[in-house]
Amino acid sequence: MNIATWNVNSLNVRLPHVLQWLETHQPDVLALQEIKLVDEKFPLSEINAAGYQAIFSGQKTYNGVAILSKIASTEMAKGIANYVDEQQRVLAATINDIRVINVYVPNGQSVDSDKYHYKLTWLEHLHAYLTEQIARYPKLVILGDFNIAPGDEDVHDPVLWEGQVLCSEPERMALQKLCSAGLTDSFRLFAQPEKSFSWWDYRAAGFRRNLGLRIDHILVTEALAKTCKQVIIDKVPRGWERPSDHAPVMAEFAI
DNA sequence: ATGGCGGCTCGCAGCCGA
Repeated sequence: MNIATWNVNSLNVRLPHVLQWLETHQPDVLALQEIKLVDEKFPLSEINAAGYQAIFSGQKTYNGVAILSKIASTEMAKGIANYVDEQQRVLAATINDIRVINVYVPNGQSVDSDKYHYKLTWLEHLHAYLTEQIARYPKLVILGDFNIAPGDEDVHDPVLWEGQVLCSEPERMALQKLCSAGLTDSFRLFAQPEKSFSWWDYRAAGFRRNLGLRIDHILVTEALAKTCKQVIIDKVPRGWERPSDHAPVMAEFAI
């Protein structure tokens, strides 16, 4: 079973890329972030024609998340339980006996911003939700754009980024706290190439020069980690015409 | 690397992303 995540930065613009990637890789589950469209405009017929079911929680202009899957999902839940947030950033469902939680964590903008405070508060509520979900669903994967580089090895220039948003200590602590609820960063279960990133700035030829960050993650519970076979970042779509600034990340499980 | 790119909008400039 293959489970993947991709911040597409507008599903309107990236639909051809998504369809191409589905056809090539045939993941069982693909979690999308930043679809940037309302539910009425979700391209369901195109997704269905590609052989996938879809659930989605859309929003105009910003945010928006979706889960595509080969088999139908059940127990859909939007948002973080017990936390009112008008921004559509979280979508959960059960697929093939696995709880899948798709997240688009707030960016935070800069460490002195109100948006940074919102990000840290949001992560606290996510932690509470996650703790409850893990207790209910031992086989759980939470994946998406976390907007946090876990360590210096996930940053092209750790000195330049030290203390900056996406790399700051409070953000990294918040991610560690999520993991302490019983999760592992599946990417690091395996030997990986040095300077593995999942996002590159559109500016300054960031991708060509590999000036990136690894901020898109697939976190798994112990029950799933035991069955994880490999995790890869597919840089290929980042090199396509008019790409998303993020690359897909995919984990393979022996189930 | 201190600028830029790219997506969005009752757009033609400004916000946001990371």
